[in-house]
Formats: sequence, C-alpha cells, structure tokens
Amino acid sequence: MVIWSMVMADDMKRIREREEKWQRRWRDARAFVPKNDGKLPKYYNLIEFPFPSGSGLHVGHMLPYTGMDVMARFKRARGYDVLYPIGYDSMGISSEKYATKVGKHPRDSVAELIKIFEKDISVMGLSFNPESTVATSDAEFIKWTQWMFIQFFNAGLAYKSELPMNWCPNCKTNLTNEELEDGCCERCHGPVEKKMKLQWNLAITKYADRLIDDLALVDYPERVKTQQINWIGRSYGAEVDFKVGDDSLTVYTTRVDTIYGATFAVMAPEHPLVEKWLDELKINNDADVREYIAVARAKSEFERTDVSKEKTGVKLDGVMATNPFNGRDIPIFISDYVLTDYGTGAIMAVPAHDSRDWDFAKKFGLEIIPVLSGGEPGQVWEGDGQHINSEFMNGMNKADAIAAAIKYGTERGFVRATKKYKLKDWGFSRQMYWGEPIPLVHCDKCGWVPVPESELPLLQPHMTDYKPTEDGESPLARATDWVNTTCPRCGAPAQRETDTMPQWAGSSWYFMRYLDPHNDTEFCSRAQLDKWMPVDHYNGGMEHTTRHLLYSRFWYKALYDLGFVPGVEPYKKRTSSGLLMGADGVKMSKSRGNVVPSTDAVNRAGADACRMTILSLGPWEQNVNWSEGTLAGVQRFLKRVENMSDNLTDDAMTAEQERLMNQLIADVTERIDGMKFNTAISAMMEYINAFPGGKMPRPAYVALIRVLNPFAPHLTEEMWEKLGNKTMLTLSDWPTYDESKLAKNDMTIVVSINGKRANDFVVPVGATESEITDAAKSAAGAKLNGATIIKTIVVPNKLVNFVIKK
RNA sequence: GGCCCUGUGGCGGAAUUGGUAGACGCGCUUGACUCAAAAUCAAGUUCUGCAAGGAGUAUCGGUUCAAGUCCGAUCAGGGCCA
Repeated sequence: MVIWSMVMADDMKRIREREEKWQRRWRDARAFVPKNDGKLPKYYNLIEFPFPSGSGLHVGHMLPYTGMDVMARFKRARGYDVLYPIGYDSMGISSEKYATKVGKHPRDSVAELIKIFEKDISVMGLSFNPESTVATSDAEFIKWTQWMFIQFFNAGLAYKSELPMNWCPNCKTNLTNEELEDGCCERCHGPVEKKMKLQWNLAITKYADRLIDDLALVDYPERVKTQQINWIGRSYGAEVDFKVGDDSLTVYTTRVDTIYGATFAVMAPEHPLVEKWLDELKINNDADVREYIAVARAKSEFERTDVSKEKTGVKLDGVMATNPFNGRDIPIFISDYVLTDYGTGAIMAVPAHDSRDWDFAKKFGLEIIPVLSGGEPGQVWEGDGQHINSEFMNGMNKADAIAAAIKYGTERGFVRATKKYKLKDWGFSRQMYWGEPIPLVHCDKCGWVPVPESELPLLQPHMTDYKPTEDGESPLARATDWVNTTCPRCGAPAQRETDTMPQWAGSSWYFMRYLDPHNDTEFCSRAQLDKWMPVDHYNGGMEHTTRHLLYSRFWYKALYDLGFVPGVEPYKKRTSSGLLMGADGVKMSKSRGNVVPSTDAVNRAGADACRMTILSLGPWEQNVNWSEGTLAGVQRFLKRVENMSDNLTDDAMTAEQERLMNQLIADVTERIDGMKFNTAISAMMEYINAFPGGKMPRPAYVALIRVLNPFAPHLTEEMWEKLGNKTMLTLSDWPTYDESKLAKNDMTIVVSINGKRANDFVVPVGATESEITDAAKSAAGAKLNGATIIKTIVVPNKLVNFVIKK
C-alpha cells in the first residue's frame, strides 16, 4: 500500500514536471502569439472573460476555457492565425464587494485576484495569447470606455431621465428591473424597495429593430436567437384615441380588431391624466383614488403584473371614455396591472377575449360583449375566429380585422399603427465606487458637458471609505474636492456626475481591446479591427444570451454608425456551453461541499487528464456532472497511450489498420469541428482498443498522438519528441486522411422481416442487389418458410427488409 | 400561465438522412499474474429466461415496410419570460 502510493506519487511528479516543461517551451517559442502578418487566414476564438474570483477556481470554470482551447489548437493546426485571449472583468460590484470583505482597496485587491487567477489557470496548459490581456479596471481601459460613452453622448444616445429603480438595502445598490430575479435582488435574493431616480440611459431601443433583423446575419443557436427576440419583445399594435370630455385618452392595443368588445378602459394609477382630473376636481371619489395610487406605487412590477393574484382597481367616478368607432361611453378604472412605462399606460379592456380583462370584469361586475365566435359560453376566448358584433369587421378573421380596423381608424384620424418593444432603454447609472465614473460635468449655464479627451481617463478619487451609502447616492458624492470642478466649456464652477457605469460597460467592447491592448491614441487601431473583426467564434453561458449579448451587439452597432468599427455584428458565431456541476448534480459551492478545485485535480491526475475529463463528461451544450470515475478512465487511457510508445512495431500496416487510422483522423476532425468533444475522445479510445496487446505500427501511433494533441497537449508533445521529431507538435499541421481508404472490404447487412431484426450476414462491398437479396433470404432461413414475400426493401450497405404474409 | 429544451441499462452518456438501440467510459462479475491485495491484462455485463425465445429508449396513441429519431396528447425535470 505504502509502496504503491509512492510509485503513484512518483509517477504524478513526473507527469507534472513534464507538463511544466512543455508549458515553458511553448511560452519561450511564443507559440500562442498570433503571427499577425496577413499570411494566414485569421481566426478569432473568444471566451467570455471572467470576473477574477477570490474564492478559488474549480474544474467547472475550466470547461469553457478547455473546450475553446481545443478549438484554438485545432484551428492553428489547420492553418489559421489564431487569437485566443483572456482578460478580466474586474470593474463592478463583485470586485467592490470582495474588496470590502477583505478590507483592501479594490485597486489592490483586484490586482491580487488577477495574479491568483492567472496562476490557477496556468497549470491547465491553455493556449491563451499571453501578450494580449486586458482588465476593465485598468486606467488605460477605463479611458476608452469613457471615451466611447462620450461618443454616444455626443450622438444623442445617452440621456438622463427619471426611472423606477429597486433599492436593495442589503447590498446597498440600486438595481434596474432587469437585475431583479423574481422581484428580488439577483445577488442576495433579498427584498427591494421601489423608488424613482434620475438616471443615465443608453438608447438601445433605437436599435431594437436592427437587433432583431440582423440576427439573420449571424450563426447563433436558434434558442439564443429566440431568447433575444423575446427579450426585445417587438409587437405591432395600434394607438386609439378615446375622448374623455375635452381630453384625449390614448390607449395601446395589439388587438384593435376587438374594439367593439371594449366595455371599459383601464389606466395605470400613475397616468398623468389621472393627476390632472384629480386637480380639476372631475373625480367624485377622489379620496379612494388617491389611496389606491399610493398603495400601487409601493408595489414592485413583479407583484403588480403577477397574473395569479387577485385583480384590484378603482373606478374613476365622474369621467367616461368615448369609443371613437361607435361613440359608446365606457367607464374608466385605474388598476395596478397596467404599467405606465409599457405602451401608453392605458388600455381598452375587452373582457370577452383577454383573460386579465375577464378577471377584472368578473370582479367588478362589468359588461362582457363577445366579438369573436368560437368560445364556450361563460368563458374567456383568446383564440382566433370570425368576428361578430363588429360592424364592418363581421366575418373577418383576426389578421384581416386588425388591418381593416387600422385602415378605418387611420382614415378618420383616431388610430395610429405603432410598433412597441418590451425592451426598455439601458439604465446606465450605478451608485457605487468601483465603476467607471460617467465622464460628464454639469454646468448651470452649459448643461451637461463631456470631460475633454485629454483628461481621460477620469478615475475615481482615491477614497478610504468607498462603501455604498445608506440612501442610495453614489459614494463619489462624498468626495467634494473631486466633485467640484470647472466647466470645460465656459470655465464657470461646475459639478462632476457622481454616478458610475454598470459592469456591462467594459464587457460590451473588451474583445476589441484584445486586438491592440496598449494603444494609447485609439481604443484599437483601425487596421487591427479590419483584420480581426468580427469575432469568428464566441462561446459563453446561456445566462448571458440576453443582456450581455444584446448590450454588446448594440454597442458595436452604435460604434459602427459613428464610423469606428468595420461591421454591424461583433460575433459571427455564438455557442453556449453547459455548466459543470458537482458529482451530486448540484452547482459547485463551498456550502454544498462538492467543489473540485482545479489545481487539486491537476495535482492528482495531471492537466491532460483533467482537460480530457472535463470534455468527456457529456455534450458541450448540456449541463454535466463531475465524475471521479471518468477521471480514472481518462487517466487509464493516457497511461495506455504512453505505454504504447514502447511497443511500436515496424511491420507494414494491414489494410484494416490503415482503414482504422484514416477513419480515426476523419472522425476526430469532424467531431472537433462540431464541438462534439465527448465522442471525439471515445473515437480515440475505440481506436486503441482495436490494437490488441497495445502493439501498434508506428504510423498508426503517430496519427493517434497528432489527433490527441489538442486534448492532451503535454503528453503528445513528449511522445512526439520521443519519436525523434525536432519541431513541436503544437506547431505542426493537422493530419490528413485518405478518403479512398475509409471503405471496408465487406459489409455487414441486417435482414429483417416486417421491420423486425431476424439476422445479419456479410457480403463483399460491390455485391449486386440480387446477390444481397439472395444472401438475405438464406440468412433469414426458416423464418421465411411458408411465407409469401410481398415486398423487398433494400437499404444500400445497411439492411434488407422482407414484408411477408403467412 | 406563455415560449423553449430534455426524458435511453446500476451510473455518465453513444446512435449521419427514420434502417443492427445501448458505442465509449464508470461500476460490477469471472479468469490470468500474485502467498495475498493493489495495479495491469483477458473475457463478460439492458431486462427476463436453463435454453429456444420474449420484452425494451417516460406514458398513451398515430404515420411508415421500418420510429430513440417524425406527428398528436399526457406525465416528469430544467431554462427563459410573465
């Protein structure tokens, strides 16, 4: 026992030393630095850059890095000039929270974290370009993030407006609605308080149509495209003007065809007309109305629109709305299920054909007029059908009736066809210390004025107390020396903006800085952009398919419109990797005790074995569970491959061995291309199983280590050197295969009767159909006795099926 | 509630275009080596049955000569949006 563990430890030591040796040699040879000389086609291979975590890396973090590393090594061998960079998303609340926790200024703690992170990933043998790393918190990076914001501001894409924010008293942060999860803080899952706040916004909704339409130009998984489209939520509808006395109440509807079934109108409690009517004393039950408004204001959007909750509302007593189509007066309610910031903040309610309106009408005893046939009596009907009770629309279906109603109303001036989006403009203000300061100065005379480019980067002042404030104001507001400045335009006393940018800012463009990380006159030279953009392959998690992907696509399009980048889409192809969970199928976490630290796994099994294990566990897009058993299987495989190098024969290869070798190269090539790493690995395992006793002819072995190289780069380099090669395998070309050698001499054909497998038989390749049928008949034997063959189906190279009757 | 994805041995998972279900790995069983064990090597391993055979890809139904694969309904798990 003791002796064995010493042998193991000795073995492991040898493996680790060998891995370090090759990592050193690759670095010295600058093997992973792109040539950038225009001689080879470029390939930009991108992972989502990480937040430098302080809690230690585990094997799950390595999954995307490893898979994309295989792609990078494969593409290099296939003759591409590959850029595979890594950097750090080191701005933002995560870094700030960590700094607070360890009691160090974020500038220092971030630098330490990056060092730890780099050390942890260095053992894996990943082929990142060591010369193009960036961190979003570097001053030289912040400079260009701020510069871009100023370009957007000057182009009218950045504006300030009052927005509903969600204050998390635990994290002391304001959150936008997108940053909530089930109505709670996405970080601590605690309750939030709603308040209005003046915020900077980026006008992403101006790009909503292009963000949808340009998805046709890129290669993203369908589900990713669908999620983006749903998130943007484009709907075609109509605004209809209802007269309310001298005022005009505009409602938004996607179902203007049902207007003859509108029996009441509902307004958001905060709708400005409600306020106006209260002021004008037009509302008789003003006390009830005011109370309802106060209660609704306190609720979150999530609570307000939860369909399962009981509908509440108050009738506005004293005002009626006139339906412009038929002149009919209908009552008006306020209710919290109508939101101010969606549509016009007012709807026409058609209870017969909308379940929320139905619930509301039932509760308040309101009239219900069906205008589409097809429903059950006494139930809401949301399907299509022929229109009834609808004058000129009678007999039409939904689509035709919508068009007819819009035409009718447009001609008479009370309807406008509109397009609406669920997507809102991007709330771009945060009230925290560790974010890029928004580089604007407010002057009483000149308004908001950008900080001159020569003064960028505008860094946060060094503060010892950078903790968030209790009231949600930016901690930068406390740095009065910094805040008070002069107007860059007129020189009068002025104040700096104290809000900072969200974490999403740096991640919206970091992939361009990799191309030219130390340029201090441009964010990236145009020549580098022209050469390397767009990113050829961007892999990331499903959790970033809405916000990050949409924000960065918007950012790139905005830069394109301003003439700074060469295309309209930043990423040509997007893939999503699944998560690597603990062995128990639950996300790795300290509290769960299921974490497998990556340095640990590498020390136990070596980097090659870890890399292959991570990729063998299951399909790339799916969540997979860590398995020590798989690790052991992979270790066994690598050991066998190594031992085979002492067992090579110089015998001529048999035809079958040659076929296997060519098949191996074909299979592995195809599977890496399709990111089917798990089956690429099993193809290699099958291959060595086909050589009994571990005896392999030399060329068969060479082919194996060449295709194994992207997965197990250290071992294969060592074996390659052992075979007498003087150049590095990492710098060698990918092996080719001979298509003509893939064919077998004979083939196994299945014979089935009425679709049920009966037997199989072997025929030489090139047998005629009648030879095959005859062979099939004899293979089926007694099972055909006394039967009439009605039909014979021959599937080439595969199967013969007899349809029989007895 | 809406949209999307996934259901295959004891386990992780394989199965081009519908054409031998269970590759490969783990685990397990047996054998070789060993005083013994570990490691390694060899054989076996969906279930049922002594066998011949029969059953079998969440459930039910459909299309087809043929369904894990296509269609419909149901159930279960996951994701996104409400």
